Amino acid sequence: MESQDLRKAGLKVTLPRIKVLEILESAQQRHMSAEDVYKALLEMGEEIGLATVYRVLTQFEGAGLVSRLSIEGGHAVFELEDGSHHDHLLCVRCNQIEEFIDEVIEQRQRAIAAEKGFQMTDHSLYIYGICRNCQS
Amino acid sequence: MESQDLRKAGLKVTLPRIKVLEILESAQQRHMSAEDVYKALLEMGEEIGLATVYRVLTQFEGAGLVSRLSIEGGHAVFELEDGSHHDHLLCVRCNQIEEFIDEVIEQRQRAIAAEKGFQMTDHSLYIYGICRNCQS
DNA sequence: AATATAAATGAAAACCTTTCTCATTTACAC
DNA sequence: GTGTAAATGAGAAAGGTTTTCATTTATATT
Repeated sequence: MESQDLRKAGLKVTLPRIKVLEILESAQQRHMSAEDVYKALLEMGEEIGLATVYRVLTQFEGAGLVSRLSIEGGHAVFELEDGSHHDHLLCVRCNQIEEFIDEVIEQRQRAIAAEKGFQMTDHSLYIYGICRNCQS
Repeated sequence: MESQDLRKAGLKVTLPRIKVLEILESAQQRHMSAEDVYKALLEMGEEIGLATVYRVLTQFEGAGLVSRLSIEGGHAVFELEDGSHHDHLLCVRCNQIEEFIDEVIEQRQRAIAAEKGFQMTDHSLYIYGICRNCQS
């Protein structure tokens, strides 16, 4: 029942929003660009404009329903927010994305922010590399 | 004697390259976007095209003279390469950038990449927050 | 159930940073 | 000095994202 999530987020329940949420929840890939979502909608037979996809994703981000990753190379990808913070490993060959959490790193980051007098609001850590499959 | 640095890097010694290097070395801000460099050149009375600034910065990056930081929000900033790897703390209010190194984090990153079967090529860590000055 | 109103949408244009094209100029090797 | 490959400038193009504005839609109100 996606409508509930939308309502809870203070967003009107509209077809584009329902469909985008559906895509994100049922997609085989957890990380999708706006373009990916747009194409998935088309395949689903929904004629929703790309501008609307961008708007909806941005609103979802504001509402805490998704997070935006600003990958190197310009375009952003989105993932459903599940409450668990994590960082990312990106394959520079196949663009596959893996997630990881490391409490030691988290802790060190907090310590560094404190040390420098920063009130930390966020952080982003990307490890770039060649994944197992692409090393052959 | 910037010409030496350029020659060593295998780059022809041209006015745009000398001037861009001069800007980077003498700038009050260590982190500059292509646009920043371009404007500084104009103020200096040098009529160097923006496209050239981009080209020169990209070549400098290739030559190891500067590093490119891909800050969230689209545009890149460059810093003179001094051989020391480091990560960055960014103030979300005033955009000031501080640098830090943490060997524990570096180590954990290597360990995580290895664990996931990734051959690490690079990594980027940004801590976002409000700096001491902006907290008042 | 009908209506009013503010919000959401679609399509296309605008934006912004960065890259490319191509004719012209320049640095450097000979 | 001269030739040649490389570098430059100006503007066009690219690519992802946002904005504009007229039209449609969801929801609160009668």
